Amino acid sequence: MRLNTQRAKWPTRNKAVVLTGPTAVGKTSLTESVFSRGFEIINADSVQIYRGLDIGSAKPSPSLQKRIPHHLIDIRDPWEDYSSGDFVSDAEKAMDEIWSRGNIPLITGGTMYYIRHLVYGPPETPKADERIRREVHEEYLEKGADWAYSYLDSIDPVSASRINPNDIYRITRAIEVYRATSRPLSSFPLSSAPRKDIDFVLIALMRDRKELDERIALRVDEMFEEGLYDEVRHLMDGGAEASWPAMEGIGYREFFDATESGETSLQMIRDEIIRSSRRYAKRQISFLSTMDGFSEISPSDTEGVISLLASHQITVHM
RNA sequence: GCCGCUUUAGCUCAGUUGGUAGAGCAAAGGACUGAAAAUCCUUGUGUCCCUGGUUCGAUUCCUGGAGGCGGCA
Repeated sequence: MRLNTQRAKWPTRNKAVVLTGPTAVGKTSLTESVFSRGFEIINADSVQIYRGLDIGSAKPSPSLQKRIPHHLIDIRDPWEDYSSGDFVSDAEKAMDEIWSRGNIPLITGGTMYYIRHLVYGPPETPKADERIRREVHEEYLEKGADWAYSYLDSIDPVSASRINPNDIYRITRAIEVYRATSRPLSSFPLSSAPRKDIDFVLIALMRDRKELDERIALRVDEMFEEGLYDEVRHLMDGGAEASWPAMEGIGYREFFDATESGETSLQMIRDEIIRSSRRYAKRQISFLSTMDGFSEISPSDTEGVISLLASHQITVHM
């Protein structure tokens, strides 16, 4: 609160760098080669949030974490919930702290939904209420998807027209918002441009798809070499279940799927992880393309990154 | 060597009582209002193994051949 007031009094807006891009594009190695003193990293990756998921989530190495302070890594246990709203408030808090030290926040990660809400400003919709969510879900199980969709259509026709009748995930969320607030989800305004209170440098790292696919396969193999199997074993021995939020992560859920279907060949699991990662990368690229204000840069173009930073009066000490 | 089954989309397979074909998975593209590494949408021309025959017309029936699987030797 106090920091926000102080910030508003300063003549220039606080700066923050956002570095994103699809999985395996090379965000971490660019970070390592360009950023050092004066920056603190805020993680924007929905799996690196979790303790105990290190190899499969491609968490930054201990040495990098030692060299540059990191925030929002290892802040939840794998069975705990986390959401884009949590991320935005946590990230805002971390940014205030970083600015108060005279440093610049470097927000980096591939969870586009988190990044969108941070950069565009979060919607005012309420956090999921566990009780209402379960209630709506049970009602859906009992009465079916057709009921859920026509019920949504009766309370919030605008959302119903935007949501596909098969997208039960969004249908139940829209119903849940109505139950919690007595307002249709579509009545909550949605920002369509980056917020103005922060001077963001928006960097989107991009590569040729073929090259990216190759890097993904290589990285998955590296994960196995680094002990992904043991990491998952350890989580499972510790009681991890497929239903835990963290176990949705690519590189983890494939092991649960395999045990469930009786297919236990590591080769098959590896191939599946590669496929999931490639599909994920595609969705990330697609999401990224809907966000304005990002400069697309090749990960090898460190000069380009540096001059983009310079155009915002940010200098890096290499 | 003989007998049976089989050969259709990148993969697994449906199907056409003869009028040139369709699902799942994969792939490609897209959406995204506090679960987002989630959830959802759109997109299917392929010598229907080859050859000859019957037929107005064959991927579908018949002859011969080739590959695969199984059984008997």
